[in-house]
Amino acid sequence: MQQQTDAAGEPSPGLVSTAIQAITQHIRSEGLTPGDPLPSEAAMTRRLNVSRTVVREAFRSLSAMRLIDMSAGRRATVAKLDTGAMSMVIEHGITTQQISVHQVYDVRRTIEMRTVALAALRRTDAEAAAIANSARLMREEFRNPELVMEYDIAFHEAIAAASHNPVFSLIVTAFSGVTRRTWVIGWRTRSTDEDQLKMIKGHEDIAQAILVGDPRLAAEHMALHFDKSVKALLDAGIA
Amino acid sequence: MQQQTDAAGEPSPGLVSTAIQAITQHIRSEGLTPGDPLPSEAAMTRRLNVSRTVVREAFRSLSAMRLIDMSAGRRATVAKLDTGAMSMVIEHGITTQQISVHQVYDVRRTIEMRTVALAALRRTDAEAAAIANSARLMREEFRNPELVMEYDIAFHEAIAAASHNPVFSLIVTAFSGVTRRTWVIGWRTRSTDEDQLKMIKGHEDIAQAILVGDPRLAAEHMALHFDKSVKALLDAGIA
DNA sequence: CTATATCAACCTGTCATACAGGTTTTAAGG
DNA sequence: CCTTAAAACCTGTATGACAGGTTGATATAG
Repeated sequence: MQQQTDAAGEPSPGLVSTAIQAITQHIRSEGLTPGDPLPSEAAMTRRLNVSRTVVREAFRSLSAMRLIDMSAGRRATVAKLDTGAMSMVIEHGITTQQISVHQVYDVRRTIEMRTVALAALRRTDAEAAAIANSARLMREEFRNPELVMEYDIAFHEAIAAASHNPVFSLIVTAFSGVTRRTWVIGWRTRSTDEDQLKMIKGHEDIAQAILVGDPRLAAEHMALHFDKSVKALLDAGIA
Repeated sequence: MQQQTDAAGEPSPGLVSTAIQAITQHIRSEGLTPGDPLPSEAAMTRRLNVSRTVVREAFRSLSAMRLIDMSAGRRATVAKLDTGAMSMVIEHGITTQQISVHQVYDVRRTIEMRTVALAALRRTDAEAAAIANSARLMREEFRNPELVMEYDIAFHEAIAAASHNPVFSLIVTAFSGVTRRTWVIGWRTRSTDEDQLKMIKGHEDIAQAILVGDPRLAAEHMALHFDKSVKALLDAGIA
């Protein structure tokens, strides 16, 4: 029955927003790191003096953004960096026609020209192997578009990981959903086996440049790859 | 009392996740665009055959990610592209020590070297004026760090806007929160008026390059600007 | 005394209901 | 036709209830 005292005479952006802030603030002030447990809903209910409904909606919202992990019976914990929210935003932008596939590809090109150069400079041997392996699998399975696509996506994510900057990984991974929806279209424009294998060759060139540690060459191949991909999409009539 | 029939024998990721999917699916299949209204909670409750609690938590989650807009009395509507979720993810990464300020700056540098080049090529006159104006205000208010910072942020966001690719705007804006938390540190390392004005001059150079439409020069100035900013942060001991 | 099994306490997931206070629609009255 | 008041609908929040998962304490068997 008691309403939030609302000490400050603010216009009050709603109790849930306040609760969300309180939780993130708690993470900050307690210096929590991934895996650390958060207060239970009941505890937070008492602390904020609001109903469990409000607290739950706050927790659930943070969970939807993948900032915290929730599961039945256990208390919520601080989550590891995850692309969940970001990819939903991108997807939303695409489906509501606020951004175009072409625009996403421009951003990807910009970012991946950097990740590939960083990967060439900083990759571990294991990372170089993982990248090369994805390219190899693309060739092996090139009769199966579904699989080629997944290995293609894994290829780019592996490069981002080898850049050793998780922010790049985050963004690249967030775009993977869009790729999954348009990839096949580009693949279909490469009608002959030769065309398709040429495209796979492009990936191998990139992997090789990373392996030998040549950032300039790697970036060049990546640029070429994107230019061809964009052209393929344009040919297919994707704006 | 009735539980979800759960037709498929899946491990069921929870009713709320299902509801979230149903709502985004609705947006997609109905081809909704920003401002279009969504079904009411009651309608969705009936359609999904779950309690209002579940539906509400789903709506609230999407609202937290700023994919939809909610306000009392009115039905929820599809939201315009907003950086809300993305910046929360970045902030979360920073506060939980999963990403460093330095890594964010590397991404910013990568992206803004592109946005500034695009801006030089595609800016309208109004956009060029807005960019130049932010730089001018920085100089005018250079005694007031708080304001300089805000104009600095506005400067970079204006450039991103002038790139005419909303995805760039989205990302750049998402980083603004981090900037707000570290900007002052960099400013303090520029102890003399001369140093501070030199930094502002850097912004004016960028604005000028955009005005005359020279993408290469603009990118060069932007690179210089970031190199100095990163150096300033390093000098201040920020990893 | 140790190992194991059981139970109690706590926690999240979902449902039902109630009511306050916005917003839109409808209908009545001028 | 216009104005206004009421009705219908909507979201925001609170409360209580119960199912089922998790964990740690406790009691029991070995």
